[in-house]
Amino acid sequence: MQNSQAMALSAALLSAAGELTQRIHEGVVARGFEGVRPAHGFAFTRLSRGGATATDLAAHLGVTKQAASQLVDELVRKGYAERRPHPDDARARLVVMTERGWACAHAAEESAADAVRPWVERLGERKARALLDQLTAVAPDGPIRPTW
Amino acid sequence: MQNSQAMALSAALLSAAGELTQRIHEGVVARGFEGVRPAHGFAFTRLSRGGATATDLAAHLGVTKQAASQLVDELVRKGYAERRPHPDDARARLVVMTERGWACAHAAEESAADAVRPWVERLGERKARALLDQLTAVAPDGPIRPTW
DNA sequence: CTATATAGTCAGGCAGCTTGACCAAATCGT
DNA sequence: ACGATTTGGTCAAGCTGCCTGACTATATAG
Repeated sequence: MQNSQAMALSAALLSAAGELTQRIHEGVVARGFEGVRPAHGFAFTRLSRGGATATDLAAHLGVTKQAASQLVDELVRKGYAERRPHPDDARARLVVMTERGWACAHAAEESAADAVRPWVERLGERKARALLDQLTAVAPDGPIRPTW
Repeated sequence: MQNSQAMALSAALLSAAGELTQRIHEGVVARGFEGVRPAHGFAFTRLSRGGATATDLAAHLGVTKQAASQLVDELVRKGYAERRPHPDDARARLVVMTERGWACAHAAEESAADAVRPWVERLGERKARALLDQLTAVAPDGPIRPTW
């Protein structure tokens, strides 16, 4: 693969990721969840598996723990999450999603399905799945970097 | 395709885009170009086709013209680009890349190739090309959104 | 030849992140 | 068992990159 193609791949990846994020976000807002940002959605994907600490979130989002803590503040203030004492560690606080948090995460999934649908229609089910498979093969579990 | 898979696709896309951007940037810095950010690289891809106005860049990057103008200031100050009077429009300024700008863009291409190489090795040449084709099919020419 | 649109700049503000310093609880080493 | 180090979290201050709003100068339309 030539240099220019590598560059094209990067650009396509970025453009696709940006557009998808944008559309998902719009869909979430349209479903009545105001005041949320994409970064909150990325936090939900981590919180939805039994909660997480602020430090966990920081690693998952690729930011400092202070930034993650601020983000949790915001989620709590807006009613999407709450802090509980951590069962095993008196220093830590376990952040868990509220009912409203789950509703928002669900809305995000619906919105994501809406955003991806035109892609599936254009590529066909088989190629769309291949795209997903190939992407998950190359980008398994690095931190989500909502900004650069 | 189910909702959760759409979400997985989005997450994989974001993670891949973030990692790739990060690696390309590191490669560019390693080649001796300090003080550049990924957004500058995205600007180069637009400037490299005969130059562009600040407003063109704004549209390409998905930011306001003021932000684009600031970015051009930075590129000029660091020696990567220069402003020239626009041949057809006395209001406008044509931003073109300097010699150093071209060198930096070239370094970015090399770096992109390095960053993509492990993916090609993991997927194989054929699937890697399929990935590129499918991505360019779904995300043709939307604005690059370096931040959200 | 006025009226509107467009390219660019100047000024001010702010959201989201960073670094640095600190406290309290957990873990390690001896 | 106990001091030393690590780890989870907070507070405070500051900065970067972007935004909105207001403005000038040139181009384009009616």
